[in-house]
Order: sequence, then structure tokens, then C-alpha cells
Amino acid sequence: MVTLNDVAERANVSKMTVSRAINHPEQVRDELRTSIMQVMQELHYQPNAAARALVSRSTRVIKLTIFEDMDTTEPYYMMLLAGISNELNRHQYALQLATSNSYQVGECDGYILTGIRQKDYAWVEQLQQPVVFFGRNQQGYDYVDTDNYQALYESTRYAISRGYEHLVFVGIDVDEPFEYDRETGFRDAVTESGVSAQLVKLANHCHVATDYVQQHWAEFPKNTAFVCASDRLGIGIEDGITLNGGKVPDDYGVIGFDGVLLNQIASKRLTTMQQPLEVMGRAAAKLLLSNIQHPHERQDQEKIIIKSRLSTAESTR
Amino acid sequence: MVTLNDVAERANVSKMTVSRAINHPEQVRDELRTSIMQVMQELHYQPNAAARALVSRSTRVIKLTIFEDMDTTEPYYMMLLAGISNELNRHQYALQLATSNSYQVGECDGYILTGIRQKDYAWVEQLQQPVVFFGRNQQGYDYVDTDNYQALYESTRYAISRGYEHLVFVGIDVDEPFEYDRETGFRDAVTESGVSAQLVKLANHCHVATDYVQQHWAEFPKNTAFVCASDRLGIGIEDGITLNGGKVPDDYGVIGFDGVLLNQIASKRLTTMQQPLEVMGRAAAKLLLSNIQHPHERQDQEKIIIKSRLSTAESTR
DNA sequence: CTGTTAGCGCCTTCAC
DNA sequence: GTGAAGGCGCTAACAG
Repeated sequence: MVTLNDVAERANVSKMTVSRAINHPEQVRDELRTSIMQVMQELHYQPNAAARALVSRSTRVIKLTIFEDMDTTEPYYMMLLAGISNELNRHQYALQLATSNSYQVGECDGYILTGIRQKDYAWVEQLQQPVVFFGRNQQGYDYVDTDNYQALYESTRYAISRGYEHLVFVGIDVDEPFEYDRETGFRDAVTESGVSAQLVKLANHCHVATDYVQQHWAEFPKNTAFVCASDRLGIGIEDGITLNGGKVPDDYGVIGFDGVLLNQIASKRLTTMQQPLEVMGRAAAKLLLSNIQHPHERQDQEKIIIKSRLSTAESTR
Repeated sequence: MVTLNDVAERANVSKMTVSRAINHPEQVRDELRTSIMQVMQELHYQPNAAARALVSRSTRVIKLTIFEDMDTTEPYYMMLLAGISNELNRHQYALQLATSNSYQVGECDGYILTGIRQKDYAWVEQLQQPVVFFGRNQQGYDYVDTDNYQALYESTRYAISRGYEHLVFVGIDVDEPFEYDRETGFRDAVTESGVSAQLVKLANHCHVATDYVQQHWAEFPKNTAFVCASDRLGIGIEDGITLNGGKVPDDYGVIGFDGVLLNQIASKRLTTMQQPLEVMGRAAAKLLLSNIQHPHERQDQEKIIIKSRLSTAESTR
């Protein structure tokens, strides 16, 4: 292993000069600095991160902690990872993955947290380093989230603009703020334009949505659009319609929400509100790094709300 | 920050005794050890990983390097991550994510590599730490891979056993060993049983497969099964069949390969050879850790080939 | 069994 | 501008 010392000897300077050439180049004579740089290249010198961390108390490592079993984790986290990773790389930080049951090995300069439940907050509070959440929270921590209200408001408006006259909101059967935001977005859009509408909440699975359509088919006149709180529900709904002989998109419209997986896979492409996950990942990383550089009081909670974009496809006319 | 020293003082011993209580408990009197443990608890002592790494030259960090743009990365890597992460956690190692353009920050004890191209091998060779590949390689590095031959052999046999009398292999249009293995698996199964068969290679997209069926529909008599080299192709094929009025699974069978995403999403479930990605991730981690503990020569290349399992669903009878 | 000494590689502080 | 000394937190090696 090549150390600072090795470089110093070869360059005929003290190791301090080498250290300075790296960390405070302006304090070293140009001539010396370039010759030191050259020696570092020749020797393939790589600073020892552990030694740096030990003395500087900064690790240049960010931990992403996912409070869910990785096994059941949505694959779309991959896009999030990409965003976080891209941004961290730009600033020469490393990304370390952890789960709630991870053995905590090694320090870090900050955390990005996602999938937190109520019982996990005790752990969060005890953290010494800055924290950014992925997803809304009411505990005053900075967070990045998607604009659930806007997403459903806009997709509903879109359905109406395409001439569908009866709207059904297919929500997810959970008691979470994000779900209420989506519901409210739908309600507001519907109220404004005065079309007829109904709401239902289902478990977030394709087949549940399909069964729902099967059982309630009589309730849906032609010219109905289903505005769904997830793409899984959207796909299930579309299937149910087809099974009943309904025509998509001519007589029935379907709009999903999330838009991560399906574009690559599903054969019939679903119109969907697409969360820009890569952007959201980058935003979370950026926010965290800024908190690390400028430690601020917990008073002013920073909320970064990112809008989804409608991606139109074959399930709406 | 609580250090060894703090614990030592509070427990009225030297810091070495505390260090030993942690790393070599058997060398410390039971009584002393328990009292030290208690003090550590009280003080919430956490060993400083940087200091440990510095002195022991072991970081307990494993890097997963994905040689693809994260942006385009298959979401199924998430399952791989889960497997790797689970296994590493069991052994108290941390997982660090890197991409080819990552700034190399910090050391690690070993690498798991995936998505490598020819031009990346120079980088790999210069690594000091043990390496395990995800996916076959001919450079002599240990690797974990799925058994492509077996997967297609078995799915083909299955199709035949279900009474389909004409078989079509829908391969991926790439010049890679894994593709030839799949093709050979198909050929062998077909030859053994003497059914009629044909092969085609397509770009790995749903719609390409659908178009293919559309254009060649006349070639496919009833009782044809399509054995596909990916689930995307499988879905596209199934769609094509349906569009031509073919009945799946009664008159036409479709079998995919991969089986990661779709079970959660697609409404019509595809019969598919499912790669146990979580298991493969764990295997890669296990192999790497074993290489770290017992450094061996590069002579005997360890190959871990993991079999896929058929997951039968609605696209075959 | 337990304590003392020394040093891992780097950076801060203080001399020159 | 540059160098020397000291110490970050921990552990291996040697004393006792």
C-alpha cells in the first residue's frame, strides 16, 4: 500500500507537503505541487479513507436506509438509487445501503431514510448526523416527496378533458396521508367540473381491481374513466374492462399512477402519472449534502415536492 | 463520541481489556467482561469503524459495482441487492454501491461485479481485493450465474409434456454466451423428443415479439408453444397470439424466462422459468466472504450455477 | 488474565 | 511555504 510517506520520500518533501498538495493546493509552490502530483500518479497513490475519516471525522459515506424487508421492496427503488447515486458521485460521496435489521457497521455523514413506520422514529431521533426522508413526515425532518395531490388532480382533469363523462377513483385501501392527498386531488378536480364520480378503495393488487370491475360492471356506463392510485390497479381495471367486452380507450379510459415498471414491460401501455424517481433521488441527495455542509436548526423543515408528469398512452383516447 | 477510553475509565480497566472484551471475549474474566459490557451499554458505546479499519486493514465493506448506467439498470437488480445485503448483514458487512463512473471513495474488502464489458477488465485486474462476478466470465474469476441451458431445456421439455406439438424458440438477438446456452437447451430438448421446431431471434422488446407474431401468424399451427428467452418476449408473443384470435393456453402455449417483475404486475400470468435472484445474490456474497477469509490462488475458478424453477401459470395448459 | 507500548495513515497545530 | 510533533481510536505484540 502506497502511503503519504512513500510519496513524500520519492518527491523529496515532507509528508505534510504532500498532504497539503492534495487538500490545500494553494498553499504549495506550483512547481513542487506538480512534481508531487506526478509522483502520486507514478505510485498510484490512493489516500486511505479510514485514516482520513479517523482524523477528520468525516467519512464521505451516505447511508440509505430502507425500512422494509428488501425482499418485498418495490423494484422501482432502483431508479431512486440511481438518482441518489448519481448525485453523490458528483460530489465524491459513496452510497451505502442498509436495512432496518442491518448490523450498523461504520459511520457516515448523513442518512436518507425511506419506508419509515411510527415505531422507527426512536431510532431516527438518536442519530447524530443529518437526515433526509424520502416521503412526507410530520416530525419536522426534511423530506422529498411526490406531489400526490397534483398528480391525481391533473390526471383527473385530463380524463375529463378527453371527454369521459363518468369518473371512478380507484384508491388504495390504506390509512396514509399520501392516499388522502390523491383522493382529494381527484375530488377537487371532479367538483370543479361537475362530472359525476364515485370512489372506491381496494387492496393494491391487479386481480383485486379486476374482480372489482367484474362484480360492479353494471355500474359503469360507457364513457367512464377510471383514475387509479397505482399502476397495478390500473392494469387490473383495464383487464376487467376487457373481460367484460368493454373497449379501451374508446368507451372506457384508464389512468394509472407511478409509471416506473410498466413502460418496459406491459404490452398495452397505460396512461399514467409518472413520478420522476431519478430526479427525486437526486433531490434527496442534494438536500442532504447541503444539510451536511450548512448544518441548520431543525426548525425550518425543508420540503421538496416534486410534480409527476402525465405520460399518455393507449389506455385513454 | 464515546471511545474505548471512556468505557475503560468507567469500568476501571485499561482500554485493552475493553478491546479484548469485544474482540476476544474468552481472554477476559467472565466477571470483568460482563461489567464491561454493561458500561458499554450505558454509554451507548459504538466502536469506531474508521479506527478499526486503519489498524486492521479490514473495512468490513463490500462494494457492488454495476457496470451499467444506473438509469437504465433493470429493476430486478433490486432482488439481487436484497440477497447480497441479507447475506452480508448476517456477517456484519456493509454493502456499498458503485457504478463504473463512481468516484472511488474508500476501501473495501472485496467486490461483487456485474454488467462487465470487455473494456472494463483492465480495471478489474488492477484490484487488490477478492472479486466475485455476477454472470459468467472466461477470465478465471469466480462467479455466480443462472443455469441458462437447464432453464430452456426444462421449459422446452415442459411444453412438450403438455402436449404442444410444434415449438418455437424466441431468442434474444445478441451475440452472448448466455443466449447460446439457452438456444442449446432448447435444441437438445427438441431433438430428444423429435417434435417439430423452429428458432427466431428478436430484439428484447414486447412489441417486437408482437410484430413478429403478426407477420408470421400463418406459420403457427394450432398446438404451438413459444419458448422465449425472456419474459418481455413472452408477453409480446402472447399479445400477438391474442390479437390474431389465437387461444392461450388451449391452442397456443407461451413460456417466458426471468420471472422477476411480472408476477407482481402483469394481469395474465405467464408461465416462466424463474431465476432465484435473491438466492443468487446471497450465493455471490457468501462466495466472496469465503474468498476473503480463505484467500486462495486464482487457479481454481469457482463457478456457482444456480438452477431456475418453472413457475406455471395461465399461459400454458 | 491484564496492562503498557507502539503504530496504523493522515491532518491540525505550531514552529521555522 | 515548508517541516516536526502530536494525536485521532483502535489493536497486535509483548510484559508482567
